Amino acid sequence: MNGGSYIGEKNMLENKEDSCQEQCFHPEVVESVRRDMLGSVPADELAQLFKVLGDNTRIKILDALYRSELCVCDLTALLGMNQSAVSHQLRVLRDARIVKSRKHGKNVLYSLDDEHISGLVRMGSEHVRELKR
Amino acid sequence: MNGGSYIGEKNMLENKEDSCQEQCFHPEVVESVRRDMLGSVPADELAQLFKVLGDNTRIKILDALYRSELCVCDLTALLGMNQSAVSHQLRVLRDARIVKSRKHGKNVLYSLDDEHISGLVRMGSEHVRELKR
DNA sequence: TTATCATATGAATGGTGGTTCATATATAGG
DNA sequence: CCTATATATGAACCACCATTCATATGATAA
Repeated sequence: MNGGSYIGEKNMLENKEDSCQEQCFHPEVVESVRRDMLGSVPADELAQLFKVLGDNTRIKILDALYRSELCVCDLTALLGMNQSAVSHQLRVLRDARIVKSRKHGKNVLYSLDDEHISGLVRMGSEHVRELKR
Repeated sequence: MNGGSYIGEKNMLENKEDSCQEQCFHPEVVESVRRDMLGSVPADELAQLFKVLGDNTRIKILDALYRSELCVCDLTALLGMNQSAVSHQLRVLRDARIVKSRKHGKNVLYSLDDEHISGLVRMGSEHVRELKR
């Protein structure tokens, strides 16, 4: 019942020599925590989500799309950067299913795909704002 | 009233030739969005927060600390990785004021510093979980 | 079709960051 | 004091990634 934990593929027992496992401060808590962590979402995927949000350009794009649906051209002008760079980042956001797109003539209009994302951005903003006080 | 926007230091006007600003799909919306974005938190700091959360090891650490206060030794055993790596990541989390530490004999006990963070992790987990359905 | 505009994409590059190794600091016990 | 243990830190290495440049695809208009 201790196999298949999502917290790393390596066998924990290998580290008995290198770590301070024998004299560990409270190993019973470690076991308890280890059991609880099994029910959660795989850390890899969660980290991947935050990784996508952890970029200047992408945050600006999301901040803009939170206000309005916009085409690539608009975003390029808004961010004052290369059109190619914007397209590349939009691809990252689209692959992560954070934004969606639809064609409109020659343009492609982007918008937020999920309302969870704006919630995350809002909650993150609150955190940053409170840290500065 | 258009200077000092946090969305990039470069002057937007430089890109008039390279971008499609003249034939832009809806430039009036761009201006509107640009005004709204000024009131928000600087994108840099928000992206920085998500960047800190966007790492496998750090997410696992936060997932563990959400359950219990733990020393470095416990975390090292729990994650099955190098003690140095864990300490380095704890430093990143501490610098971002996401975790806090207190000494207890030879050990240093870590815990979550802010309840906002667990909210972010929980909301992110929900998002990931819903994407898989 | 041809020309032009909007967007996407592949390759190359420069910078950033996570891990490891070695070592330093700090604390408790003898 | 000295030893052992727990944690922190600096340097080096490697991998990943954001941007740029060049170019390709797609769509509209003449």
